[in-house]
Amino acid sequence: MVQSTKSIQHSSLIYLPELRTIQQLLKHIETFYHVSAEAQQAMHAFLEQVVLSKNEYLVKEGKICRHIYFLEHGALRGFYNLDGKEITHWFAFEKDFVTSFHSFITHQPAVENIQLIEGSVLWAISKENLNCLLNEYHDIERLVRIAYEKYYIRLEERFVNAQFKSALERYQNLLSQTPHILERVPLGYVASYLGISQETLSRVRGRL
Amino acid sequence: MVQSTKSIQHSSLIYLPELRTIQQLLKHIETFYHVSAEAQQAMHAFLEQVVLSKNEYLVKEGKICRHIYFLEHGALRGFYNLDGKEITHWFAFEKDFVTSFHSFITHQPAVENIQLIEGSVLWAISKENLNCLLNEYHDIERLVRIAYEKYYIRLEERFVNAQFKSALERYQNLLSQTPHILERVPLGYVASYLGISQETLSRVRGRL
DNA sequence: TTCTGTTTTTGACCAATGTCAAAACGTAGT
DNA sequence: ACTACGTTTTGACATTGGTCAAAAACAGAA
Repeated sequence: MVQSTKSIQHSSLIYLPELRTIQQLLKHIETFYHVSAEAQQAMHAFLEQVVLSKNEYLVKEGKICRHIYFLEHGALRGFYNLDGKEITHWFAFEKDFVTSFHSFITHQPAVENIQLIEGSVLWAISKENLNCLLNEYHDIERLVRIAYEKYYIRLEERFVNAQFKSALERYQNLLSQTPHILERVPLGYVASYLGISQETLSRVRGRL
Repeated sequence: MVQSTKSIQHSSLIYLPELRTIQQLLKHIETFYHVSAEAQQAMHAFLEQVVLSKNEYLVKEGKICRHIYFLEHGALRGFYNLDGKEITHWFAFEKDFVTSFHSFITHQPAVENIQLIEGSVLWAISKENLNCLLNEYHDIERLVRIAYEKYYIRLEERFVNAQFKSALERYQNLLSQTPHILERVPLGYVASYLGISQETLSRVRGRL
């Protein structure tokens, strides 16, 4: 098994071999593409459980992100620093795949941080091991391709929202599309996520 | 090279078998992944040339977009209508892959239009035929997967720009990253693309 | 050239949102 | 219940960018 403590550089990673069960992950991917039992086995062999607690970091800016993660339960945020302010640009919850994408793909240092909003359980696979799977199993390559399609469409929607909608519209969108965010994330982070100031968010909420 | 007869109607696709040469496409994809000669042959067999002239539409909102296109030369824009205004949200130029992505993937009617900014030559492949290729050739599946990664990263950058940068910063970004847009696209479209009004764009340009 | 239609710029004004500072609120710990 | 801390709201003001209308610049056709 790979020693991922090195790449993540946190003393607080906890491995719980006795709890290893990737059923939720397998069940989730089954909802968008069926991979062979053999490929599932292979995935299983490469996945490592990662447990972190609130406020810890999964990825730190400046470091190369060498893993992709499946979030079994918990909540994360991705943020980067822009003239002294933290800009939160995404959240992740149960059943999301998570990584610092640009860094993971290009091997460049990450420009963003990924931090735990709640204590979380994740499954990690390294880039090298993922590449093994992609080489060996056409159906895993397809699974990834289809996953990318979903994530691309999600990002496209957020882009249009960001560029062309008012603060009020963005908030209403959030309310109707992803209300769970409001229940689990401090408003300061939500404001940043919506691309507005916390004060404006507060006022928008006030007049509904 | 290409005629522009009066017989071209706004929705007409013109096929010119005698001009079929997908060398540029093959050369382009070679820059990010090598596919076998056999797979190249298969792609070749499925591609159809499409020639359209300025202001014609490649995709119209409300219709399902069933093809993905490679733009050999020319320029396109994607736009949708929002309370009476046309919002241009992307441009495509030589060597870009183009489709109404959400529609193509989900088989829903397109919400956007794709219109020609210049007379263009494209290569089209239908969703069914692409699926044949994806089933038959693991290396084409990989090619697509890698292409998605590039496009995802590109969109991520645009998203961050859109959500968190000022009009001036966005324009300066455009100048340094994609100056060719300014040389080939009317400023009205560019303003929309940057998410600002044409007047603001004009003023921003004025004070540089 | 002149005419005509389109694109771009300019000006006056206004609405939306940001900034800074202070107050109010909530919650955990004692 | 009280304190201390972090989060959220409120108020006053500044700034950005949008809107509308008109003027100027530009391009193509006659």
